[in-house]
Amino acid sequence: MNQQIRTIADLDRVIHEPGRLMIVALLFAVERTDFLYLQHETGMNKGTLSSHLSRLEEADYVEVTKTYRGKVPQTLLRLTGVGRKAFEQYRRKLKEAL
Amino acid sequence: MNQQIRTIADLDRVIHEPGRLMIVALLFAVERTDFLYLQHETGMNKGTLSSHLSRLEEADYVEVTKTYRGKVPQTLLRLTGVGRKAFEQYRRKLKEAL
DNA sequence: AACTACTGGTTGGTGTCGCAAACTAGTAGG
DNA sequence: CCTACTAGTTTGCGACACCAACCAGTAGTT
Repeated sequence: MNQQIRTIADLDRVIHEPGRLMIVALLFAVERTDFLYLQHETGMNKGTLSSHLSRLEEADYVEVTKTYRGKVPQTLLRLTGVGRKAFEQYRRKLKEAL
Repeated sequence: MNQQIRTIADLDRVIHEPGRLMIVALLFAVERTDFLYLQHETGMNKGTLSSHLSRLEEADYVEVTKTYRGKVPQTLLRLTGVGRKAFEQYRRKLKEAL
């Protein structure tokens, strides 16, 4: 197996998934935002977004904070250090492979 | 939805799948090869490789030719023009997004 | 009290991926 | 004739992706 192909085979599947790649790319840029912003920017429905965020939280890539904006519930998201590194590595490997 | 995210959302899922991305990247480089070479290079098992190739053939990205090397059956693969263009576009979009 | 709206999570159904095991078809050896 | 091997396909199963629908909690309206 050559190096280019090995790199593709070893890509981080948590990040590679387009839905999550969008989320991580957004959080990489804005540092901290909320559920509705992500839903609007990605165009995903709530269910799909919610499950991707759970997966990212489980992987320790995203920190989820449930709070309130006045009386309205608000879920805040930010990329963890681990998540930031994982994204940078993913991006580096993919560019190298392609 | 900003442009970077829109680009990710619109990625070609047939090519984005790592198993198929490996196949297409290999075929892009070597132009024409056989089943066993792909299996060896990608590390995939026969079943998975076979089903990805069917998917790529169905998408008109890969041309599958069953022939014989002496008395031994051999399946030859090559990227079609459509497949080559799709890979180039995929690569361009991904680089642009990351 | 009943109805509606908002934020976000959960559930059920459908399709896909990845693996291993079973299967097909042709060839060769005992 | 029987067994074994090679090349590749099909099938069964668990995990995951996506969507729509429903649910929970709070608030504002009628």
